[in-house]
Amino acid sequence: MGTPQALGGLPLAPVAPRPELAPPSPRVGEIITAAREVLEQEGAAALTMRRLGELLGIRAPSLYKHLAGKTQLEAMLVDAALVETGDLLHGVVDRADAAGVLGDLLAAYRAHARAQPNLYRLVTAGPLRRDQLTAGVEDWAGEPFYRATGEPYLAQALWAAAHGTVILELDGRYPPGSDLDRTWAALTAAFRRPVDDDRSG
Amino acid sequence: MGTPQALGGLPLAPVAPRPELAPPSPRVGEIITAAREVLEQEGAAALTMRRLGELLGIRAPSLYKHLAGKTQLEAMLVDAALVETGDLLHGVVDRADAAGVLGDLLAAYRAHARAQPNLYRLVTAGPLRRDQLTAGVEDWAGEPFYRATGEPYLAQALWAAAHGTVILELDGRYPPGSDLDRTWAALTAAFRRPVDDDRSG
DNA sequence: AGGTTCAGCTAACAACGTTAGCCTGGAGAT
DNA sequence: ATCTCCAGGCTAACGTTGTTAGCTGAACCT
Repeated sequence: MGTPQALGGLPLAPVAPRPELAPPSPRVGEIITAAREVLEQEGAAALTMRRLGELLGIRAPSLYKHLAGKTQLEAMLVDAALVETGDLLHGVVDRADAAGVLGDLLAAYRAHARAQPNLYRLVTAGPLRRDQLTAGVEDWAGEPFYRATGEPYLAQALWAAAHGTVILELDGRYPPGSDLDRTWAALTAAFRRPVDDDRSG
Repeated sequence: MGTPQALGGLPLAPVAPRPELAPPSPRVGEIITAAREVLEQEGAAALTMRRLGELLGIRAPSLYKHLAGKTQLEAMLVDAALVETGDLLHGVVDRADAAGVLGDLLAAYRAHARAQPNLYRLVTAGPLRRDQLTAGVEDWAGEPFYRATGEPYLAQALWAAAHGTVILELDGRYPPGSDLDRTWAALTAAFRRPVDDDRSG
């Protein structure tokens, strides 16, 4: 662990400001909560305006008194999820040292996605409607990867690799019987800094 | 060329058999072709039974004389796409040498996905209905990553990382202005074998 | 000729997001 | 104390989606 750059540089200090989400009205808050429960416990297909109304004791069209539409509702879910993810990962990096930050970050990312797979899919699948998001949430959620690597494009590659590895896990796309702990270990090893020290463990 | 197993053993020889797809009936073949055109040129949202019928000069319900449903049609698209991807990537690995196989494979993977983004999404998004696929197509498409790495879990990690990197690119999820060539270069560098030879390039 | 099968058709259903328009209870203003 | 207004519910309905049921005509085989 005598890597020179590491003792001085990694993990880097956070620089992106934690974004402040506009607090939703009470009723909208309830809707978001209900939406999140339906999404996580009944699946993405069950996240329907009618089902949502049912859970809230109102009819589907009444939801439009509070929301512009389903797209906006999803955007609010993504917004909140990104901030939470950022909080979690920043915390992990805060607590890590240079030797372990990469493994800790990837482990936390994986665990977080597996804990709420449907929300993770919602956040990461398809194009991102940036105009519907609170400014800065994307940077906030992604910065831990930069703090862990110290180089923006390595950070992007690491984030992308982590995403690919976890989304395939959530979707059950690996060959049956795969030991995914080993897959993650291989990924972590690949991104460990190829400095002169040959790591052990 | 003539690197059977000598210079470190990569690339490995192929071992998975190229799967033989059951040839569809002529009409089903037309449907698949039309579906692929609609998907790629009009987007996933346009791939509808009615639009498909329109293109074929029949009504949507008539499609059910040939297909079990939209799910099966998608499965057939995935089936064919996986074989094509396997063919392409195997060919790349065939032509590569140990020094360049990793970069060549990743570059080919990226180019292939970008050439047919909607098909790529269809193939890789969501759970895979293995029971609807021809046996062996998955192995065939994935084996090039094993041939390039020589280790199954490193191969999985590489494949997952490549997928993550490209799907985020297709969905425009990177920060605006990113130079994705550099992201891919960082990914490639991370997975380059940390053997004693420090290659340059 | 007669029966069977193939491959089209229309009509219709359930579920989806969403819009239009009505009604009502209660808060705030006079 | 009464009036006004409107937030927030409601029903009805529209246009999509995938899909099923049932009819029909043509081709084909005996």
